[in-house]
Amino acid sequence: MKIANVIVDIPAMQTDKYFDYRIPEKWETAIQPGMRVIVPFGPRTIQGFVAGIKDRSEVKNLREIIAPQDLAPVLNAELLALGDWLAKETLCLKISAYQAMLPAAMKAKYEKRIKRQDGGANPFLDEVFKGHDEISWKEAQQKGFLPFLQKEAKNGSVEVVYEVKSKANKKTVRLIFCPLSKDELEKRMEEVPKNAPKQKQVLQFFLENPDAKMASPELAETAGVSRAVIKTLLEKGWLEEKQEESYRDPYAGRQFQKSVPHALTAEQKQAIGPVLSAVRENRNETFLLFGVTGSGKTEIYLQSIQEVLNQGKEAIVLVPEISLTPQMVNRFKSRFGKDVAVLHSGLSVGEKYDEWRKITRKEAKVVVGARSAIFAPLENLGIIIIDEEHENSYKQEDNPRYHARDVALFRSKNHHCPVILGSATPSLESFARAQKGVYTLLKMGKRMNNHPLPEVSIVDMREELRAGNRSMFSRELFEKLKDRLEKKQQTVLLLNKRGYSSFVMCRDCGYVQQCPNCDISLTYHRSTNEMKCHYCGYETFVPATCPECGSSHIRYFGTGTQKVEEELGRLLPEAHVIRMDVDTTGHKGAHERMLQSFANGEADILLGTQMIAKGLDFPNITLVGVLNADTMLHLPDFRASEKTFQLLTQVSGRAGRHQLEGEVVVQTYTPEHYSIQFAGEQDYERFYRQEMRMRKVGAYPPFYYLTLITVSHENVMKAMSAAEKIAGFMRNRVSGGSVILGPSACPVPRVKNRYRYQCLIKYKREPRLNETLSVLLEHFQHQIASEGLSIAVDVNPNMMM
DNA sequence: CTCGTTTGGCGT
DNA sequence: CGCCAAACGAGC
Repeated sequence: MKIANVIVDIPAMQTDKYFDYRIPEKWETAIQPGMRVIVPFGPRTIQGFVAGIKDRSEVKNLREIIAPQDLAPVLNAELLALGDWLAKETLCLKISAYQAMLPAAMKAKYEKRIKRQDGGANPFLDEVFKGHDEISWKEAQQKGFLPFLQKEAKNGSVEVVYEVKSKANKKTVRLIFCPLSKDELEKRMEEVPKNAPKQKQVLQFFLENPDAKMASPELAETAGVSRAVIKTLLEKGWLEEKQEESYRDPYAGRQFQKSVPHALTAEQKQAIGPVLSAVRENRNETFLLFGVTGSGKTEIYLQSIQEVLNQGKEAIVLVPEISLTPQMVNRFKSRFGKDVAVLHSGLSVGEKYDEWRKITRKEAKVVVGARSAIFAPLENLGIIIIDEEHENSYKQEDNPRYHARDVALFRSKNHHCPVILGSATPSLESFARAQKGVYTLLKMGKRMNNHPLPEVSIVDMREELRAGNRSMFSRELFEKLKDRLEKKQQTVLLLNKRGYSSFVMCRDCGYVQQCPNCDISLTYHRSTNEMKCHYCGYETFVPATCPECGSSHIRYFGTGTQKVEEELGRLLPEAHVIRMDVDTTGHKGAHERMLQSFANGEADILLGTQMIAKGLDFPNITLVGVLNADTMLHLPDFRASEKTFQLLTQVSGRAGRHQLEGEVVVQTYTPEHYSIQFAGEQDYERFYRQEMRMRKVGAYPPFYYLTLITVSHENVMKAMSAAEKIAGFMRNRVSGGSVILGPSACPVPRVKNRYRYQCLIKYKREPRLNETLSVLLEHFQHQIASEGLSIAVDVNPNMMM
């Protein structure tokens, strides 16, 4: 008898363990580890993952697996092990880890229905069921039948049935084909009535193309007949149709011009050499490709992948979500064509599922995608590439709180393959590792066009104010803007919105509208004319008068892109401006269309937030303006300087990438800050040394590791006392070299009406930390379950909010 | 004593 | 997570 170890689809600590189920004999060969199965669980029927199969079990009275949900495992052995590792490393539940590795379409949907079992004997049930023999639980509840039906369930005249559905639905198409042989077809040609020449036309088509198989509208068009003709032939049985699975191809109907490998510059050749040899020798080596903006990192990626494909292996390329632009995708699609699968958040659930299936069927060899693409089920990985390695978005901010870079390193060990981490502004952690020789540093300091990096001018906005310029454009930036307009060259304007947003303030009493559930100001949204909370989604109208003092001098403050656009319209009415932010890129494809029209030269100025800082590569951009460089410097985050430096360097890199040289103007209120100074000089290594000194003094990464524990509860006192107990618990269990800060209130002390306290652990070496944290969670399990306490553990947090 | 509502422990 | 049964308290 075979027994399956099953991880059930219930995200709770108590159920985060293997449950044993008997495998029915008929499924004995069919059910394999990594498959989803449907199992009975208490009174319910739920989904589970088979994690392993064994011959005996300690548990008596085992129940049986109801049915497998897959024909083949959806998680292979490597991914199952990866899931277990993830659960251990990030302290998440196994079920959450497994689900994170699969497309959302595979998550189960549950339905509960009530089934009539009395055979029509009970007249009272007629009213409920109205001729059907089942109704949904929801309907019964809405109509108030539940109390009555629950009574009936006791005597067995009705039964509750649970159903597990897979969200995934494969899209199918009906294809028409001709089942007849050539001879038969010719015979039928004679039988066609004289007044039906169109039918003859179709048969003629199949005579010429006996193996043709196509959708009916398509066939109608090629044969030059109407759909009705085909229908008649189907009825006669001369043609048949069959269902065939099809993929939703998000890039269908688009032409990708075939690109060929470019000749590499001397610098590129030097950088790619070690990568190619690691690929050929199946060496698990991590490269940090440190190349200035415009130095041609992408071509290195493409040619490394080509080598991997030549070896008969596969590749994963991770790209930050916001730079997963059509431009980027095009470069891969045009080099590798149909071998590329693309995974990003713009795809529908079904589209993602289809791309995933393409990978499992080995129809795609190169996977390009955002963070979660690191879980692509490739079985013969030859390289993993992480572009813009320093990007925040590689860390998932909710469970499982994994970093794609860590997953990449883990998988590369399984596959004995190299990893390339590419960036013009590497994270301090990675650069430090390269310095220590853990990673191999590959440096490209020159741009491909041999131009110097653009000249950066830093403008002190306090000076501007003193000189009487109260506009948001400094005199220098304004002059340059006018100059580019005359020369018909393009400008990118960045409005740094991080840590800064539009809010409503009363000019008489200073009242700022706050969210009633969270300790945070509401943000003004012009498009809907509403005030919105970014933490809980609370929405309200903009007050006409101040709720505090009744004054009508209440208006919104803060610089939004809309406001910049208005001012541009006033100062430079002849300029065509494209504005890109969350408000204007709402619908699918809007982002793409806007970039395309900018590329076509339909606008002079591209104005936007962070989303325009990366990946843009247009020849005609010769000016980049940063309107407010320092807003994020004041965020309560030890990485604030690093983030500022990275943003400024990245956006500067948008200028002068091709023939024309570029210029950058950075406006700031703190021009003396080192991250702005070094960004101005485009000197990463000096910034690195300075920032490393700061981190050392502050005992922050990469000198120390961090783990953040966040405690929340509806009640302030409960939250605080639990946080104190947790801090005490941890203090008793960490080694002498480690530091525990807090507990202290979180930077946003209340979210969704829950009070939040945090506790930060800093450590150099704490090999048993994860175990201790598991014990902690277990210890507080009771309070978590019954008192509504919540404890979130974030190992290597990115943000401290 | 009988309702309806809350709570705690369980699931192979 | 969602279930069931036990515990509880209000109303008669």
